[in-house]
Amino acid sequence: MNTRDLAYFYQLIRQKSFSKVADYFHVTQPTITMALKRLEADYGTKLIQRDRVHNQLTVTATGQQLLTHAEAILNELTVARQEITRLTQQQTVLALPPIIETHYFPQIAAQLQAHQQLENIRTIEGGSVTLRQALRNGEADIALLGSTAQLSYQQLLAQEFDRQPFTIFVSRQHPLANRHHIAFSDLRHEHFILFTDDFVHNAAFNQLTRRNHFRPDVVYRANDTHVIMNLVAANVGITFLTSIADQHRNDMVRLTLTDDEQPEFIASIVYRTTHVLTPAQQQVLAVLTQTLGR
Amino acid sequence: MNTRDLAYFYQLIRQKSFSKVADYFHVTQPTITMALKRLEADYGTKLIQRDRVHNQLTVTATGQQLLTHAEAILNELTVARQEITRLTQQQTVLALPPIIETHYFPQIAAQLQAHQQLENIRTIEGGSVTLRQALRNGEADIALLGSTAQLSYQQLLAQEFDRQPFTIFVSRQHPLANRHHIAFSDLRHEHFILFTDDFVHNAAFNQLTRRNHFRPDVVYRANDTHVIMNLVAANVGITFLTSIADQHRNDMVRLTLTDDEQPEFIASIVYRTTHVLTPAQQQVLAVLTQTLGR
DNA sequence: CTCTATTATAAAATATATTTATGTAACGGT
DNA sequence: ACCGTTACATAAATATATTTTATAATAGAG
Repeated sequence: MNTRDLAYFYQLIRQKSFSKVADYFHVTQPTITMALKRLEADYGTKLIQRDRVHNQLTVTATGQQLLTHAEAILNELTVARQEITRLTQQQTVLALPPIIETHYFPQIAAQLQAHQQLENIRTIEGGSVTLRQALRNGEADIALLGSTAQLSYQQLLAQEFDRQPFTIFVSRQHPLANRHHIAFSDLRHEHFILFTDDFVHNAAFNQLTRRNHFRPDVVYRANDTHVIMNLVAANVGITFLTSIADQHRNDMVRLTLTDDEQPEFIASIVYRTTHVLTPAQQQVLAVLTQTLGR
Repeated sequence: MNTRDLAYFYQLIRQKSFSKVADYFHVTQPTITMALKRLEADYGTKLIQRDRVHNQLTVTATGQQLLTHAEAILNELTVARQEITRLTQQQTVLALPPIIETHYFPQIAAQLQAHQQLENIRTIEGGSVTLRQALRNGEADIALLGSTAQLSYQQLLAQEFDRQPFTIFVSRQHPLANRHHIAFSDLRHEHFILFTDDFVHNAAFNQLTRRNHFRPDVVYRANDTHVIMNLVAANVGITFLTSIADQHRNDMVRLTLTDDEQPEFIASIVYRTTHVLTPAQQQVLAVLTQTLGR
């Protein structure tokens, strides 16, 4: 069976129009009709109900079933292609959230350079959710991800290398600036500057607000640590970050949380179970585990 | 891309011979050569190293990488075909280990009959490992599986419905027959009749022998509860089963284990996350959860 | 009732895969 | 060293599959 037919089928269900799918793939319309006919004949079942009365395409039960497998297959194909391209180009794509990049990457980079591996590394940045997706669909080979619970996903292998508490940063002008410790519940009436939704910080933060029964006043969300830090320094609000985000600035103060059961920032090395690591990638992984490892 | 090429490629790596693979698929040998050439051209890399000096085929790094995806894709295809066939035939294949079948199936069957669903059910039997595999490769739609830990597998959704302790069965003639309770360590010198390796009982049993530091004397292994029970009744040895295996025979006695941390037999309803359930299968699942559910 | 948008069908054209026939390389036996 | 055998590669011919072109069918909008 030709996987092109599955691609046509997948798009047909997404776009619900034979002619649009034909345009999408730069083929003529009967091609799509024929592809669907082939699939239907092959599986001996109607996959799509052509309802010309209401000008709508509905997916039958068997069509629905085939769709889930078509998606899986098409994903495998794109991942395979990307992996092989990178293998032949001797490239490793490392996915890092900005906080991890700022804190851990300098050490990693030094070690990688010592092993002549730095030139084969390309990094991509983003929140944990985006990066996990990038890892899964083959855009990245190895990821360093933050999480609040031990990572365990289908198809992904995670290896924890660090754990950090979350802390509060306030401006030196802030009333709390002379405290060293604080309970999260005492922050009930503060303004918060936080990361955008994609980051694990929010999972941890939401956990704490839920546990302390308050709705936080989030005044701004950014996806860059420096932006957040600058806003905090300007006393626009306070923020909630890991202690590794500490930039040792003298216009800011870090407060330790005194809460009993605190969420932790767990940093892990993650890669696909199906991914066959090249010697170079194995070396990168070894450098990562040695540099970061416990 | 044609998935046939992936099938050729997969078999080529398994059989390490172009001509054997050609025979296997009832095609001529150049077909396999060409298929591999297509894949290599498509991915722009050598996938298999033809070493005619040592008459061996070795898989390159990129070949290895493609292989993992080829396997996944071929599996998706067979699962899709089986699922769709069963969907069109309105059939549901239920996988059950014999212990679960004997104990729970009568109730389930009665309920299924009441919902006119029994005629659409086909059951397959086997040990938990075999059945989990059958579920994963699409031979079964829904499984009732025993396990010692909460089931959690890639692609499979498990829903626990019962927990039972493991117990010891001895013949009425056996010296221990008048006891009601016993510590596992006191069984150090007994002869055991057990299930074959495929069953969860062995995982639990091994856990207990390891914890009590002894190598059990296993005199016979069978994969049928009745065979085991008859051997126990004949005092050939004692056995280790769940209490639900109790056949209320008067030539046998059940002993409860007094150990502190005992493994438990956890019975779960399991199905593929990718599987789209038909109304009929949903009904079967509903009957199962209602009949068995907690 | 006609025009337009959308899908289906049939035949022709094109692309792709397989077979047949043959070549090449390496090995083992004599 | 020569010959037969095994195993894979190559090229041309053939078979099969897919796509296009041209056109029909169907239904909705105006």
